[in-house]
Amino acid sequence: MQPESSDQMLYSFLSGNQISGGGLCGSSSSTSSYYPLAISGIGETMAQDRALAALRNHKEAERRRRERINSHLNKLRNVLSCNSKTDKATLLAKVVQRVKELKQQTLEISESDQTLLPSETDEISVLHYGDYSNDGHIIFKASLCCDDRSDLLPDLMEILKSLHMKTLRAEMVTLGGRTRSVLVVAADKEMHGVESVHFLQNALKSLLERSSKLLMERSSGGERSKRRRALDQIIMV
Amino acid sequence: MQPESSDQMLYSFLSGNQISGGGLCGSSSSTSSYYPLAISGIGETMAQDRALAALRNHKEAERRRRERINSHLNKLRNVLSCNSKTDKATLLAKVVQRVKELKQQTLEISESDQTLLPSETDEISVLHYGDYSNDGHIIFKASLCCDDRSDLLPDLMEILKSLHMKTLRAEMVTLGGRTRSVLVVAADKEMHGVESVHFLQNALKSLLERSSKLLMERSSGGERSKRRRALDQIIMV
DNA sequence: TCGAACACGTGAAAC
DNA sequence: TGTTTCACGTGTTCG
Repeated sequence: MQPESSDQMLYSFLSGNQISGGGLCGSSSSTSSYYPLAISGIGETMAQDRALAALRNHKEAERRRRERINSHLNKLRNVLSCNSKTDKATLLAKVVQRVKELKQQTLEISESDQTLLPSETDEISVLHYGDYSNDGHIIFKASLCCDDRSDLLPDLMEILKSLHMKTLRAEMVTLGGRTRSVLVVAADKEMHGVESVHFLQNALKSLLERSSKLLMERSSGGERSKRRRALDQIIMV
Repeated sequence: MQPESSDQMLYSFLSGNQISGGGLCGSSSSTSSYYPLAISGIGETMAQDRALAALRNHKEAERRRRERINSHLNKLRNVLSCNSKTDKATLLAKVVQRVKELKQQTLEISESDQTLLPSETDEISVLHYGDYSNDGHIIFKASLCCDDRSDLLPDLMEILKSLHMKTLRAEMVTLGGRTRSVLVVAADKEMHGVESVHFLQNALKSLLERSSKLLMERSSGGERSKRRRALDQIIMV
């Protein structure tokens, strides 16, 4: 039932007889723990019993510790959908990689969410995003943040058409009477170089100026359009 | 320089002398590996040397393995910004929890992204989202997916105004000539009950039908507006 | 036979 | 004090 008890008795005797250094199986390099060495006597059994019990407690505690660690390792194998026979080291390496990936991912997403929400100040940015050299296109990412108005998106489209740019992707978020649009546009290389970034920037600036003009007209006593009034309903959450 | 070599010689002798069971310090429960037991002779040193070399290789390999594992554990301590004295077990438990959290988080985000992207089929959904009982408002989340047209958002605002609903938050994504709008709107409780969900649904339906009508008019030879043509530039990435 | 990976029991140190 | 955690060297198994 307890195959290790006899071995431990045996080991205990060995340890008492000072065989194999400090009592450790192999290496040791220990200095202390020279046992009292009561070779035979009545007190010996008591001391041996105490030591034996301590040793067994220690052994079982260590076993429980190993079980705890391995249990968590198995959980990690599950969440990473790893084979149950993947190395501990390999598994941990994958875990490190996965955690880093997930952290980076959520960081990027939260950042992109932040940039997508409208801010309180007017903003224009046009970035050179990349080239599709094979089909002769330059990609820009344009971002525009300003007061909301109903004709903003159509005006934006007109601008892009006049510049012979194609809209690959468009997102618009409206919040609290403000709006932010992010557009990914492709410009024809035969028509534009990278410097056409400035064309787009100037066009967006004129768009902002037009918005300001409209707002001033409206605020100077002119009747506000139904659309504008509808947009006024947008309030902060 | 090699403090363990003497111990290993010692152990080797012990093992050769069959002390402590199968050669393991404690437990064993082994069956095989009863060594040839050439107590003394010329062949003994060769066998001992071989065994010694094997044992040393084994020991060093095991040390390298431990170093690999602990190295990865330390990396995990860094990415989790844990104290360097956190338990292996506790650390691994935290890692499991963190990975699960991050997976859930990215899942939720990607799901919300999915619902935000336009689909190929027209869709309307209005959900009762919650109540702000203290200020007498019911919150709805309305989602609309259809072909893109420039007057969609203003029309939407008109509908909400006619229903005396306030837009708390509006998002619109346009992609490939399709658009999806998600609106969070607040309805006055004194004016509407929860059943006003149907008002909103019907209004959105009429919006969709109006879009279809416009499209049919356009496709039946009528001149397409500049805006519509501008929107045609939106292509899939 | 050899190497890689694991569980085990131990000594030592921290608290 | 005893309890807990770690590193170590070992025996064992698998490819």
